[in-house]
Amino acid sequence: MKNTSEYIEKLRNSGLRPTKQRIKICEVLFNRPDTFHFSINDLTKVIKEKFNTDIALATVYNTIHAFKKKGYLKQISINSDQSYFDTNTSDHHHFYDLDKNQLIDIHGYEVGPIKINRQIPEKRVKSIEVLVKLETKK
Amino acid sequence: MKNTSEYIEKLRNSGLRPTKQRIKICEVLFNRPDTFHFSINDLTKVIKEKFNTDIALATVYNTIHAFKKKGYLKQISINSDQSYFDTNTSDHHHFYDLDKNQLIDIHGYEVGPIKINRQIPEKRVKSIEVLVKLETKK
DNA sequence: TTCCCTTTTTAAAATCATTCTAAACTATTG
DNA sequence: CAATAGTTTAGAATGATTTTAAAAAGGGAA
Repeated sequence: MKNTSEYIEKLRNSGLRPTKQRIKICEVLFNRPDTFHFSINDLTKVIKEKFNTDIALATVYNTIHAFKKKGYLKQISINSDQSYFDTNTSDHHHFYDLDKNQLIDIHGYEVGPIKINRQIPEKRVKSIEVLVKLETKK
Repeated sequence: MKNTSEYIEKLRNSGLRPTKQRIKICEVLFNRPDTFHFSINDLTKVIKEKFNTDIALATVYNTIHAFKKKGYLKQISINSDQSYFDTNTSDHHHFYDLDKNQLIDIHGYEVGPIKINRQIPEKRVKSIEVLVKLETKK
């Protein structure tokens, strides 16, 4: 169980005012043992359940975008219906369970080196992301 | 320059009636030397320019979904603002140019074998997709 | 503490991609 | 050619996300 003051400091250090709303969102996002894959919708629901208060949707969007810009969240592209975010901001990859519609992190060390035998002039590789789609064995 | 009758046959063979609209969409999508990465928006614009006629947006959506279901198109996930599609339906990967916002195909043979050292019980790998994000060298 | 300025939150409206609907139209088959 | 099943269409509906403008809250200075 993490301490609220930790989030207050984190926010202050990023130049974000530690408002009640942002602290609550931090508690939902970062006070957990494993990583959290979520849509804004998911997050809003969890906030409501956990604190029995509403935070305006616009605030949730603002905060998530601010956190993303600060590097506390990563945005993931699986399908284009909704945006998904990941509290694991390290270099890693994903399994995507097509049946359950669920994401599972694959750590960098679980994947062998990826060799791309092609260069694009003037360009440099910024990141490499692997998405492994899974179906149920029959 | 491909022949219209080729598309008519292709459509018929798939159980899709070869309507004027679908044939036009085929001409835009498949009558080109290289693969085409597009959003519905892009496609609609090209149709308008090429034929000087409008096809109803709903028809474009319907057709693209039908083609996707038949395996003539692949859907790509890069960002979640819009859906993107690819006329290259073979197993392949992508560069994504972050500055130009542009996709480039990476063929399967340009990528070394990808080793995932992790199994998920009851699940089988359906596909592996690599997204290489590029930034400009400075 | 109080004042002031700036940032943030908020509800509601606006926007944008996508899907739905129901009516008009068209390809196909007999 | 007539019947019918599949298609197209405009416009409405939906849903995610962004914008707006006003109210509220944080933080520094006095």
